[in-house]
Amino acid sequence: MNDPISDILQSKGLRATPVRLKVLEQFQGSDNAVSPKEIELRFDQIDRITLYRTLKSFEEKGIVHKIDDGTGTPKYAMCIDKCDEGHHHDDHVHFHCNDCGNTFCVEDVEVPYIKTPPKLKVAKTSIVMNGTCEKCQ
Amino acid sequence: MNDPISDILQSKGLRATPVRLKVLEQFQGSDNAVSPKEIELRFDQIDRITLYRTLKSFEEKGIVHKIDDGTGTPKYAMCIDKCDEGHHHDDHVHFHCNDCGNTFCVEDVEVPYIKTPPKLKVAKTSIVMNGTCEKCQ
DNA sequence: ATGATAATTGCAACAGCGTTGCAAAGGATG
DNA sequence: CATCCTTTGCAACGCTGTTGCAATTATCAT
Repeated sequence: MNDPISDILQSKGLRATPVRLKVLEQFQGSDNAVSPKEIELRFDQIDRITLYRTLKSFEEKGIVHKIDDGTGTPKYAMCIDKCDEGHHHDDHVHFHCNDCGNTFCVEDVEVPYIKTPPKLKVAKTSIVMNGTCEKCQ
Repeated sequence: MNDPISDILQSKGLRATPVRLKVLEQFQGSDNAVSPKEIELRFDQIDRITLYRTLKSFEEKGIVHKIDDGTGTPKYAMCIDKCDEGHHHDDHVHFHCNDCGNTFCVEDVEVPYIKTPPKLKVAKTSIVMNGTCEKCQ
């Protein structure tokens, strides 16, 4: 009944506090995955610890998902559709541009079925591509 | 002309020092990818900094490659065949077992061609699978 | 509204990983 | 043997992420 962003939080059982609203808002405003550090710098009066906790609870509640793009710096992006508490549907491909350093989800690429040795029980497959993004060509 | 392990080092232009021999030896002895921490604990009298530098130079010379298995802890494994200075052929699939925590290379799985939006120039594709390994079933 | 309850925040302090500078030790080479 | 360059080990630092704790704030029932 308030704004849509508050509603997202409340529907996940999280209180709509200023920090959370701000962080969530900037997730919606960007289509890149962002690192905790980037968020911290974007608002320069946010508490580092609170931010980490915010991201953690967002992840647990299925609001954002964590992306490991191979740079060593974890990034977060909003979950698109059916992410749920404790269950992420982030089986899409992630792309990391070596030029601009941005990382984003490639929605329109289908994750292929990969035939694996029958001895391995595969629960999840993560695919990260590196290269040059559209803007940097 | 000495032992094969020394030869590997010398052929890459690295001196065969005790630390390097020990580290390289244990890479050959295991088919798992190992973290710096694990190596450090395995020999309990190795200097942390020296180990990091050793791994770095091994990686630069194409002796080992770094694996990011999504756990946040980097791991290293020996390069199999055609790795070269500054050029890693590590386009195989990596598997991380959620039970035993081991990570290893799945040699016999072919990395599929994945059709991507033409706007993206893909240079490298990393695939990490999670699940249960043979031993842990 | 008001007060009780529980969640959230912010600070201090800490732990772990990885890096750099620098001096000492060790091999290679002439 | 003397020199030079590589490698090592120590000290110190920076960054990321965590925990404990007290203060604050939102929620909910009354």
